Amino acid sequence: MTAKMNINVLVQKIISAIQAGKLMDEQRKLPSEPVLMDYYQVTRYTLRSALQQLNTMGYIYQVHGVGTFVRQQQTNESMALEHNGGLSDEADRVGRSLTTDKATEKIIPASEAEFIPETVNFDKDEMLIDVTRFRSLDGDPYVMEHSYYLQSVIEEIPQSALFGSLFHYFEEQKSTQIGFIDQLIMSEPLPKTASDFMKLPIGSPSLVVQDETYLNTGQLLAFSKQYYNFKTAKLFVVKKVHSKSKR
Amino acid sequence: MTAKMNINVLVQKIISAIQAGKLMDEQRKLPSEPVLMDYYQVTRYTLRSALQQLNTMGYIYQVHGVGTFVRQQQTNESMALEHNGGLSDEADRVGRSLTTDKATEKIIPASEAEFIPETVNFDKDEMLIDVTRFRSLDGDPYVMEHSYYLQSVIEEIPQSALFGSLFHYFEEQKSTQIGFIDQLIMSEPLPKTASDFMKLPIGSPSLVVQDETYLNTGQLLAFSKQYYNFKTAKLFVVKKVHSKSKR
DNA sequence: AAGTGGTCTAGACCACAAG
DNA sequence: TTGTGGTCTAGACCACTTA
Repeated sequence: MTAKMNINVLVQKIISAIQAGKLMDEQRKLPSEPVLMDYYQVTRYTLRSALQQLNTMGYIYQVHGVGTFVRQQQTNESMALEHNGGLSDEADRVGRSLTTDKATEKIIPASEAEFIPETVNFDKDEMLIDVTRFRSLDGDPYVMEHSYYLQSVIEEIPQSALFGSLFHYFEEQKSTQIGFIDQLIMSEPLPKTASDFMKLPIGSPSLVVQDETYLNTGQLLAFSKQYYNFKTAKLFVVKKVHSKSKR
Repeated sequence: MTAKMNINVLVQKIISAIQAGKLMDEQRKLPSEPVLMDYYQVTRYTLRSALQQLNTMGYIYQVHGVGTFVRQQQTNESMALEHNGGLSDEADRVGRSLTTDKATEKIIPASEAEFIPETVNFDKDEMLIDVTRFRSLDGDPYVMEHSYYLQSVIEEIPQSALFGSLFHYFEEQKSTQIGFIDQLIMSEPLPKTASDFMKLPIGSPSLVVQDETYLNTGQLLAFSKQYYNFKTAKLFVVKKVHSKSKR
């Protein structure tokens, strides 16, 4: 039996092959597309879909008329913003460990939330699950995460999920598949609760990611604000530039 | 004569149609793919490539088995990190104006640079064009940008480009087509030169984007550090989640 | 001229949601 | 069952780089 081939599997295969050093030559160049198609027994569409994902992830880049190249691995000091999974998955990917030191959970009406999304209007009586988590990376205070989950969408959050990966908890349930997350990145002075946790002076800088998580149905699931330790937190993004054809 | 159709043109056509309100219904739903294929006279590949770009830009989302929907426009308080162009283009897109108030340019050896990329090694004698720009958004101090350009790649930078769009200056020259940009996002206390410009106390928080710009050949063109005004700067990213097929 | 990646066509089957 | 988007195949031609 041959394993079922699809894009996600192919992406993983190529990553493994690259990491094992089996695929690229001394100039970090991969075999040409026809060769890879033959090797993995897929069509060009499937291959290029996989390469596109690897491109987005910052693993490779392609040069028209020349070839496909493996990028130098970016530093593991930073966490990729566009990883595919939760923050703890991304920590794993770069060989680090994210743990939840403390978590609190309570239920409040939307009118009592400290912040709400600017773009989404919902009933002020909507009940929210108010979750705050204090999380460490390799044992060092890393981020305070303050989230509100719509109780109408996710009835309850078990304690076990609070201390593990909330992302996985949602993904495991068929009714709460995450589709996309809007992220607003800014800098603010660190609030007191977070500065206590991080043992930083009040008013220290803080990297803040405010996000809104939507299901694959477009339904808002949650919104949150994450305060990162400015001394250690770095987020990584690769931006691709598509040159215009109309010049 | 019919206009030549391609993905970039199609993307623009769809955006225009959406903004004119001609394409979506009351539920913000677009016509199905077969209908759009017929309407724009393209195949599914071309159509879906365009929809994929719109998805990445945060304009639309697709729901399996249901349809394609237009997203509520995100606030124009923020600048999209993954825009396609320079910062001034992105300002234009959200209806704001980015101007350069002051710019300095000098040539130094790499050994005298205040910072260099962690992942790239180059000769310490490499000559760099050291550019600092103070830029305002709608008249308010917005960002201090400190960049180093490799003189071996871009011989010189005209004063006119310094006060306009450096991005366009590079894109206009065939030998310096930008391919991708690595961006590291963090928070740091504002340095003095920037705090003077922004009229903020020294030590205020600051949103910092450290980036490395590469040509489409993979050659490093420049690296820079941008200090944003924490009171006004917000960066926007949409993260797509691809659910795994291996569950 | 040869080889590379970029775009595009035409068609098929699968997975999911809703009636 | 129908209609939607998601994946995949097979093949073609174009644009770019290098020799």
